[in-house]
Amino acid sequence: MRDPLPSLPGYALRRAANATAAELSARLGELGLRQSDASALILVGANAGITASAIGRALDIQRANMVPLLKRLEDGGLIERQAIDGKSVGLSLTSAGDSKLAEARAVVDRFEADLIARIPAEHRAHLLPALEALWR
Amino acid sequence: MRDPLPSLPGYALRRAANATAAELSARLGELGLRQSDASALILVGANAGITASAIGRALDIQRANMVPLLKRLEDGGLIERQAIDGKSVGLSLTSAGDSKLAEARAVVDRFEADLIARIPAEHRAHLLPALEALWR
DNA sequence: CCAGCATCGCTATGTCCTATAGCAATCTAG
DNA sequence: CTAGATTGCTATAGGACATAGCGATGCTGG
Repeated sequence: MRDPLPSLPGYALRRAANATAAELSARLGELGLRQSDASALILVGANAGITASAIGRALDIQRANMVPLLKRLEDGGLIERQAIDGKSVGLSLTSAGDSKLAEARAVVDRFEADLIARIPAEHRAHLLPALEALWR
Repeated sequence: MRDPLPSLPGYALRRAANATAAELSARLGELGLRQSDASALILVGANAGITASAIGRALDIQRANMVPLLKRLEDGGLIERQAIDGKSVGLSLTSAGDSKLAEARAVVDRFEADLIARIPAEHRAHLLPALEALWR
């Protein structure tokens, strides 16, 4: 069958992203986390007291969509909220969140290492800069 | 704010795919097509008489999800079905589908060219092989 | 000082893409 | 000829994402 699609970088980008995302989701699923959960967790871990809005801006997640995400993390006992003023709420990890973050980081690091390992050596160094040029 | 995420290839892959997919969707939207519609259209155009199942296998779309996709294309007068035997149905482009495919191809080609143009020259040749290693 | 605007967190809703389970009909291989 | 695979389909669910709007609060410039 003729299939002209795989030779298109944009198409390959979609397929590669889907394939790898599915794999990461599966691995994070064993921790009870989604990708967005894990990235939010990482961000809170690196920036105690950060607000929901700030996370949303960093991860390109609408404020509206942060609500159920943070609710999940809070219901899971991973983060807690302290009012900064009457409007903003600072987020920080609970101790459970801290250890969950460590597990998540291990999974992510392993995943990233596996990704890189799959790429032929001569192309490896070029992937990140090329991708960054596409979204930053 | 500390944000360790952008340095991860897997994360950059997701972000780049999202950003570029949104752009392509917008451009194809002006033709009344979705990404999946366009890729199916391309495949039918390159393989007259192909079956829904075969398209699904090539594009990694479940048979169940091909149904509304093909219904859209058929309702739009872009494809038509002829029974191959009592079970399989061959798909081919109508003349309207043919010209719509030409428009879609133009949009896609333009999009791909824009993508590549955004990548620094020294990284360009490495993107496609690196991506292919991640999903094929 | 305070009025107007921006921001915060949130509800409600809709779309798109994908996934699973199951079904009747048909094809195919041993 | 029967058993298993395949085809196209229904129904349903979930995840990711987007928009519109709301009440409340914070900030800032006249």
